Amino acid sequence: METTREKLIRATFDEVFSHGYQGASLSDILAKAGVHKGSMYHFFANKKEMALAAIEETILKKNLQKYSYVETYTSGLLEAFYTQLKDTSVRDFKRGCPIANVVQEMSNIDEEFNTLMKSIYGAFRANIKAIFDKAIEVGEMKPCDTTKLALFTTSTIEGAILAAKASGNAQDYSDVIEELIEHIEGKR
Amino acid sequence: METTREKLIRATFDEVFSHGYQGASLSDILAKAGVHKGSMYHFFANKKEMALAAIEETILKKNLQKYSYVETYTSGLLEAFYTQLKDTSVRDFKRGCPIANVVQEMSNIDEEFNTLMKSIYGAFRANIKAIFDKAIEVGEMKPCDTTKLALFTTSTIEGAILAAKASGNAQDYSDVIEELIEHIEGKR
DNA sequence: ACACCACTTGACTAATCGGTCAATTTTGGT
DNA sequence: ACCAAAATTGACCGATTAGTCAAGTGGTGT
Repeated sequence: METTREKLIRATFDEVFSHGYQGASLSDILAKAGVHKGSMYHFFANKKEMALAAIEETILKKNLQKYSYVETYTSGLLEAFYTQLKDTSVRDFKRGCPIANVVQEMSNIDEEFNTLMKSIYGAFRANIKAIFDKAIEVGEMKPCDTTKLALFTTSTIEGAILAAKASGNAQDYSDVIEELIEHIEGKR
Repeated sequence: METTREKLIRATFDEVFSHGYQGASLSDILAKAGVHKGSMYHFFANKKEMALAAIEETILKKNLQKYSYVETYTSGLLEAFYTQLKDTSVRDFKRGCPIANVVQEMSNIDEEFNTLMKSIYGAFRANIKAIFDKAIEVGEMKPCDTTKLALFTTSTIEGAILAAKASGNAQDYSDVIEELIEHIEGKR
């Protein structure tokens, strides 16, 4: 059974993902979670702390399962990565990328959000870098500046999601990813 | 002299760029513009219409001067484009990209914003495509799918700005742009 | 001089915002 | 069974939000 705190985390993440942090209404979150206001303030100091917790915990949990395959794979690592990239079923092009959304909304507004998003986005880059490092290690790729390549890759992915959100056309995402993969393939 | 309407447009764009549309306070905008509330409602039906006007007019004006060089250039077009891309002095990495910010905040929330941003982002892509088309025309580049290349380029640029905003490090932008230019150079 | 109209002023409203808190119920340990 | 702590309830608060409007100002054309 889902605890009250879990209900709040889930509802908060969803509302923030949909309407942004500033646009997320506390009463809407509470209604969605089916939790009363006073009860919420028992678990969290305020709206901001609840949102920070929701973002951190949700994304942390998601990333844990998302990049776990890197450890076990010994061959075909890049192909597995490409397959993952091309999989549009995990994407929500209407709402975009939860990380990018919060970065753009809050990084320049609030120091705590800035710190959190810096850490999350940094972890994203580190995860991608780990894939390239491993690919080089197992001989799937020529040695190169994987930090830079990971930065380029994450940037292009985020840009691709944004493009699809702007146009309302998921194909735009796929087109960018296709070209990105070509670029990475050039490093083999 | 700046008209009242111009003052409002300028203040609104700046506030929306800084705090997002939802986070932009009408009273703050009015204070910054030095205009009274009733006066504002003489020119605009409501906050939303003012914001839409501010975004459209400001970005339209900016883009007009930004890509005017494409018409006149006959050689070294790609180099000129690269120089423009590398120029970080026109960027505001704290606040990010005004287009991307609004797309991410509003595209999935409001239909009018969605329509406007679709048009603005589309124009951005068209501008970049025009550069590649011209480059091919004057023989600086091999023929290729310029629609796709423009989509890739704009996506990567937006992603690069986001990366720099997330990390607080302008160098991240430059690194991505460097790799992007390498990629385009591969098409020569 | 008068009238007209664009524009400005600033007080006002209703609704919503995030947040507080005392009273109450539920739960777990002994 | 009893107690204390944890959790829940819901009314209430001040501040802020976007938006309204009647009254007034100032310039322009006749």
